Amino acid sequence: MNTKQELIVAIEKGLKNLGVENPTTFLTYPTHIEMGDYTSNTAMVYAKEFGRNPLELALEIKEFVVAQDIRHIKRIDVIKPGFINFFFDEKYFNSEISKPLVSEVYKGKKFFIEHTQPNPFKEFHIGHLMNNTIGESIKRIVVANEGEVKTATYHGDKGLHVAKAVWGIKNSIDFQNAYAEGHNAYEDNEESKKEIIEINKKIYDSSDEEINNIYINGRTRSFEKFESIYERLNSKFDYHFYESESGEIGRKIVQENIGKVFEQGENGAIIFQGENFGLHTRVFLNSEGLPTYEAKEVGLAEIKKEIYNYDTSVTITANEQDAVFKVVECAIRQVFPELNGKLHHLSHGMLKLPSGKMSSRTGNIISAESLIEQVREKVLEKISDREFSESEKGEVAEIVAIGAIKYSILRQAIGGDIIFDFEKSLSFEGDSGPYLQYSVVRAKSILSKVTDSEASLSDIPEDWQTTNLERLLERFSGVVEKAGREYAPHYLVTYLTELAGEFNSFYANGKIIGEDSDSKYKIALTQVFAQTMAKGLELLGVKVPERM
RNA sequence: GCUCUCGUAGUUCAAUGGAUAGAACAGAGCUCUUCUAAGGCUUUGAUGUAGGUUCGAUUCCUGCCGAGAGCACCA
Repeated sequence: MNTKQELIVAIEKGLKNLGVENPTTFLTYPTHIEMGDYTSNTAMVYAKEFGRNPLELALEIKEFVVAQDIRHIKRIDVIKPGFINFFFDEKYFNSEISKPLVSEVYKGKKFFIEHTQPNPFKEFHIGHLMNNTIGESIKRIVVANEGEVKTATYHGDKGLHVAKAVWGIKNSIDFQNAYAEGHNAYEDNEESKKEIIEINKKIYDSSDEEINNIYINGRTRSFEKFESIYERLNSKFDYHFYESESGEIGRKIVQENIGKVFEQGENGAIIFQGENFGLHTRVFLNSEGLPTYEAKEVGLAEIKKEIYNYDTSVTITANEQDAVFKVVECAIRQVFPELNGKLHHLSHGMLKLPSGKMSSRTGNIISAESLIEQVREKVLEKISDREFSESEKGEVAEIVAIGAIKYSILRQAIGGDIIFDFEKSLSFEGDSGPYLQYSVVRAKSILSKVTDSEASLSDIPEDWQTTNLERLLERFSGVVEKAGREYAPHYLVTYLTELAGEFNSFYANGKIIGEDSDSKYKIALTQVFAQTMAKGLELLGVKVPERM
């Protein structure tokens, strides 16, 4: 047990002495770092139950804790309404920050995390980039919390959208625009619509050689492209699932459950009546008997549970699918009661352009690659006067550009929309990916100049006063734990930004390498900072260049 | 029309029901003959509105105003 845990036990024991039957308390960080290292509001929580003055109660708890004589506690303050603030000594921080990341929130738990889900024949656009960035980071954070994770991405390799694109290619429209043109033709022209529906059937039953060829070639081309993007984004998947598989399985399951879970709807469609569960009705098999997106999800649920005995399946999508997912998950729970409580849908906001909504149907979309290129150009411009080789410039630009983009996605809570403005959203200053990367680069630059590599945290000077840098470093494990528990990478981003700021102040405040008696310890702190920041960035899926 | 989400500085975002609502950008002013100035230091500026619950509300509940998404054979 460390000091923090001993302290919680002591407070609860104190409350018990005062007559609370099952006391629970917890320590949080005060609003301002000067107020203390940890704070407890427990006196205010229990004051009412006792009919007591919270301030008096806080003082009594303080007395009790003081009597326990817990090591490393330096001072305890009782403040205004009834806060109890604890200050820990230098040795506490010295020992805590040297410990590796410890969080066992998900120890022994198996996770399936599904994200990105780009569709072949359609652009891998900035919405997929956003989804991938969030999914990859959540995966890394869950792993850091000792969860066992398998990742998957799921592709709509068959369906009307594919038929639209194949129709376009068949009519000599280039690959990039085939989907948009096919979609417009479907909407505007009855003749084309019939052709597309016909193509859709032929793709399903592989009965037409020309269409098969267009389909196979386009599919391969798309997937090769996706792989190269995952490589750039430093994202890997354990499984790739396809709607062509899930669709068949889903169709069978839905048919087997007609009358039990699903019912006949209009025109021979098979539906799930969500109204019985406070939701709305959705079609699972259309009047042609083909599985819709909904039935495919049912099939996917079957595939996933057979392939990996998970405790939690997290599916990450944009929030425009919230209502659909509620219905689909409800239907899945009826079919597979054993999945009850295991399905978790996590949705993020939409990436929007200042000019308006992005739409792949009108062709008004920005591909992930073109965004990366544009940012990369800006970085190259910025480092043009650096004395780096051309290849190093290229590497730095790639790492910094992707770091900047990922940061701008992960910096805010995942539910909200992101208005994407090239000029404003992707700054390299202040709250930004490069700000974090730069702090590590500077720290590493210092460490590379240290000739005496013997510096260690045990070199702490007798008269050392705990710095805010140490206080923040001590919080790292707790932040990773919180980010994991809530699937919320932005807690980590906020923390790392604060940490980088603290290091930058530390850096500007006086020489780190020098003859002073505290130089060795400052070097050791720089080392711990560099490791912690690098680890934190790794959990965001952000790389750090050697120089920048 | 129904359902869901969201309204915080000029702008983009933070804040397990707690203390003086934090940053960044933009604006004003400093700071490189010290380890990378993509940095540091000052400074101006915000909870849509009306109620309710609470010792305490940006946070929970209700009305209103405003924005967005979804609502049967797309995914």
